[in-house]
Amino acid sequence: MQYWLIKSEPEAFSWQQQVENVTEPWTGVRNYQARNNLSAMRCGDLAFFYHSVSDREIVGVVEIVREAYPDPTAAEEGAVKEGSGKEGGGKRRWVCVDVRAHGEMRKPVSLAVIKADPALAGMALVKQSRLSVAPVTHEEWQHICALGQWRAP
DNA sequence: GCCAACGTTGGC
DNA sequence: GCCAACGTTGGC
Repeated sequence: MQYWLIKSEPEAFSWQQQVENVTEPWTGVRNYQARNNLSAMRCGDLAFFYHSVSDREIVGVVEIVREAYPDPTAAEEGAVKEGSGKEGGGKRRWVCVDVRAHGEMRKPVSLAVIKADPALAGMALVKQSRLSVAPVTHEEWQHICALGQWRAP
């Protein structure tokens, strides 16, 4: 059982949409480190849902319900690239997972609070601000759940 | 809107 | 294989 954090710009895909859609394929990750994190996710793992850019806060929790499979939104890009004759055999294998809305923070936990908290200042979210799929330690998870007054559904 | 940090690309 | 140029992300 592992904990994670996934980011989304609310203008592109928000927590509200996640809640309405219930289950959502988490596509569009085009960074190798983030891709590796996606691949390491297992069914039943939990992830914080973070709103980047405009909100900058953790708003909810999702559960991984399907492990890594080829990202359908990457297939087209790959085809175009191969068609152009540049790429040597589909080297770019991007993946996605399916996530299900699990519950909402009663109190969103902001980046400012996270950065100001010595117990959380070492988070990948802080140290690698551009990493869109990041691991979260057990301690960090518990701490943020407390700050967000998280109640398991 | 600006800028720093980071990742990718292409010339050499 | 190095490095400059460029593009993107995301905090402020």
